[in-house]
Amino acid sequence: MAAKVRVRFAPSPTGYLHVGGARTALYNFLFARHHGGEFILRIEDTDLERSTEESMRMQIADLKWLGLTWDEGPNPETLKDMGSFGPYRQSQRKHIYMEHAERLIAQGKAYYDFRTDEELEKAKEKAISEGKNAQVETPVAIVSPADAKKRIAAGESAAIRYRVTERKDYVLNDLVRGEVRFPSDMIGDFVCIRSNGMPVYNFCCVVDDALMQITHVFRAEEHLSNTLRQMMLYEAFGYALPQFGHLSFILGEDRQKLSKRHGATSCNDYRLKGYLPEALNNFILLSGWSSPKGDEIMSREEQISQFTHERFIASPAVFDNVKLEWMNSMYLRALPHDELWRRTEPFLKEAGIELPMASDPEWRDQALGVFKTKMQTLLDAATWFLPLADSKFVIREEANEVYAWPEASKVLHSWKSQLSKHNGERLSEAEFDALQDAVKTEAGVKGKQLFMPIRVAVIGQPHGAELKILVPLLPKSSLLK
RNA sequence: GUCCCCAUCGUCUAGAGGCCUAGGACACCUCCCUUUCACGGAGGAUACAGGAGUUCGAAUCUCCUUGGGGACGCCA
Repeated sequence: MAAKVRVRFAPSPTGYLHVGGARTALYNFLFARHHGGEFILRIEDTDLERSTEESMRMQIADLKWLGLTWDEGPNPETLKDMGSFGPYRQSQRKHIYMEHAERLIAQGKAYYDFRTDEELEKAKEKAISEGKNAQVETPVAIVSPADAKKRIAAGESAAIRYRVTERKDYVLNDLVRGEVRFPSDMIGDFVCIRSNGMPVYNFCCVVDDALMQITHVFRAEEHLSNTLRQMMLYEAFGYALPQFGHLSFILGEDRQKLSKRHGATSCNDYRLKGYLPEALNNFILLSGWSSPKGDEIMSREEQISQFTHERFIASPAVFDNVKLEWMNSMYLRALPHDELWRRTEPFLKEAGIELPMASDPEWRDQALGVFKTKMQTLLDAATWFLPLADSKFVIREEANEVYAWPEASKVLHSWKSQLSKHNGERLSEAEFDALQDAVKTEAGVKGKQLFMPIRVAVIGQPHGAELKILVPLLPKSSLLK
């Protein structure tokens, strides 16, 4: 029987979760759930300069928002480790990496490197000028481990570098790309442990994946060439290689890697713009993977049951905000009204829109019934609910044209007088119909000339939902401005 | 520069040699519904990067070219 599937998502905490990272997390999560395996969250915070505790919290919050849950790693609430393969933060695993590095040194597979950046840079330039690859060569005389320790004790610092000696092709059977062949002379000696004692990505990634018994590694394509170094390390340690799958990139419209220049790129950006996590989830699922059944809108259950690595797409995907908007509107509409209201409310509040009548569930139900097909994002709710907020009423620019119609003043005059005859706080749909008929007769105006001025009087703009639906949603006092 | 990856409508994609006069989705256009805006319904336009091969037959296999991306960090 095959070993239980164990996959991980290993972000470096340097800001909000990027949509590309979110997709990697989603794929790993779905793969684990599909196979009844485990999904592990590991924090790759070995870059002391850029990693922050705050970023880690942000990333965890974003993963939670997306509804991705992990079985091992920092507890989403307490941040304390869950699972028995911890610690799950690389900054807390230094001793493990050091022990591994020393193992390599003892075997002569790695060495202490006292060379300075300047020296290495010089050597690199020389290599290039000689038409050779710009890679770090093994020094002519390697400092013996014993001497190195003395020098370090005396205050010098050294990196630990892996010594590439094998001259052969490494063959990777990538789950996304098929067979990929790396000639070992592609790379020079590479750093495992920095001179400050922190390990580098390629090193801790191997140690952790092996020790955490990771079976499958799905990660972005940028790591494809890194895999050669990692394969060398797996070999050196005698650890079994996991299965790798290198995912294509998500690009911006200009076909460049998605970055800040492209506007929204983090999950948090999309949350703030009023996108539902379900929609963002579903959308990123489909850029880089396709359903074997050709489905587009998929529930989490369907995603899990259909998710296999055969459906990964090797070519990069351009992020299409327009399609995301469509998907978001589909999810918006599918939400039960009380849930939709719960999610809409904060956005209305943020926009300063107060709706006294919203305390009435029936009112909310009616209003959402009208507006939900017009909203693309929760943020849009503000535009639609705005005319219903008494204090925010404004006559829009485009409405002036309607008011300038010769019939408009007749209609409005009649509307006002008919309205004053009506008793009660609100008009029902039937009452409005009757009232509109009366205006029609009194003013002698019909069609567009009739209802557009009324609409402007009611919501401040010539276009919008049907009046007979809109009017019952408003108190009589605000039907005429 | 060296090495690696990628290449089907504007975009996401289906397609694993004949089922392809290339299918779906978003967007776009037209019409229908509608006293506006939307929703909904019915249609439409639009793609195999180029060139050589292999084959009776190629979007699918091979090679080359071109284009895009990545790695070559004591970033991840």
